[in-house]
Amino acid sequence: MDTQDISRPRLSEEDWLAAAYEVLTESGVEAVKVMPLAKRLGVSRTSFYWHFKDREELLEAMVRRWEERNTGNLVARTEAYAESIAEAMFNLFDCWIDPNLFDARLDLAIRNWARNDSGLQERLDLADTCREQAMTDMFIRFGYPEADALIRARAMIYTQIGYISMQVHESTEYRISLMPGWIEVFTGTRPVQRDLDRFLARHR
Amino acid sequence: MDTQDISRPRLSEEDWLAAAYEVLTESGVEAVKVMPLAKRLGVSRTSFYWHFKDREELLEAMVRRWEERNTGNLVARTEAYAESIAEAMFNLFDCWIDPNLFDARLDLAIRNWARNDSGLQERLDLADTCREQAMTDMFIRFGYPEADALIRARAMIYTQIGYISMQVHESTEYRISLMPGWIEVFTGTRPVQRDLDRFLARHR
DNA sequence: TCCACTCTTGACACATATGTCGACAAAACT
DNA sequence: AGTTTTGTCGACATATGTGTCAAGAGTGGA
Repeated sequence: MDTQDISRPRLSEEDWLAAAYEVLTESGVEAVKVMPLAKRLGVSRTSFYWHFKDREELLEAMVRRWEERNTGNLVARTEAYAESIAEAMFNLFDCWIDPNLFDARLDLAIRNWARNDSGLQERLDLADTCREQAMTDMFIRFGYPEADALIRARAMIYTQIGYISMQVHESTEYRISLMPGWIEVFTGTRPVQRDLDRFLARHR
Repeated sequence: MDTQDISRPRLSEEDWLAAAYEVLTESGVEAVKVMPLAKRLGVSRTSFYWHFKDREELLEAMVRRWEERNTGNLVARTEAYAESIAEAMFNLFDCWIDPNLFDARLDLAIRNWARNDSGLQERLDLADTCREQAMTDMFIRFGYPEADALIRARAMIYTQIGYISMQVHESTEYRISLMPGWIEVFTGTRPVQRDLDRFLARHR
């Protein structure tokens, strides 16, 4: 009758993963510990070991969740059809707006974690190289000289990471209102009304 | 006779601070623990408590070291005399090059730490507001409209944080070679040779 | 020489974390 | 109904961390 029972101590692997994700993005890997997680879930600590071999396995699952998500979507957005560099940028900026396309908090958490985990750092470097290449290519496609394209790609990547790292909390509306300004900085030209309209239409 | 004795277990407060700084910048606050620090210094764990009341006091000293250093120098560089926006930017870029002016690793460590420490986050927000204002004012002094100046200031701040966060390791020469490109992105105009020469002269 | 100051040490008491085991409970298939 | 799968629990062994205390050792000055 009541599948939504108030006290329903039975948990699945996914419940542990979700809790671990929460803690990871909020407080970093160091805080992802079996004991606090169990307390949070209102369940005995040891039952964790039925779902996972050990803490390591849980952490590895977190990394995979990140790999399967962020870089792929970001690269795809750089390759979306566009008639101008401004439109291409607006395409990419979707990642700034839609958390399903790019999980900024997770990205930051992984980045901080990698600082103390050389194996993860290698995987991260791969992802970063991939992103940088995709963005550089985008600028090159619109006629920017290679060296210039690289600087602009890096400016965007660093800005995005910095933005996350500084925990900026702007409303989506305000953020969208700033975007033409960002486009101007990153591309060196002011977007035309038509590109802006197309972007705004997408985000209602 | 030998003050440089090989085994000289006598330590000062400064030795503990230096070790804590190393660990903090390399691995984050979570790693700044009395026991590992003592092991690293080759001394008994408990002797720590002669120098400091507790771990908290050591951590507070780290924060003060940061406060007394980074923001002050950065703001000072934005106020340095300049004849053009490009020259002003080059002045600011000194912070990117001279670790004595701005300790990037410490800044990142503090930033990550603040994510789990609301008291520190408040102090950090103050510092960030201060930096943003100083940079925005710099652009305004050179004739940029206020909204534009703010975006450009943020682009620089985010880029700088992102740069640190991504652990980019470029040689100083290479970094300097990229700077005209950065100036062009951030100011919207290419620096003239004269500004570049003045900057290069300063860095030999 | 003896005394004070600075710094180190080991023992103690505790808290928090990981991981293993065997017993047990509740769904979910036969 | 019976059996398997899924999931939980408490006890145990062990590691790593914090902080206190009383008993020293080493250096330098009176």
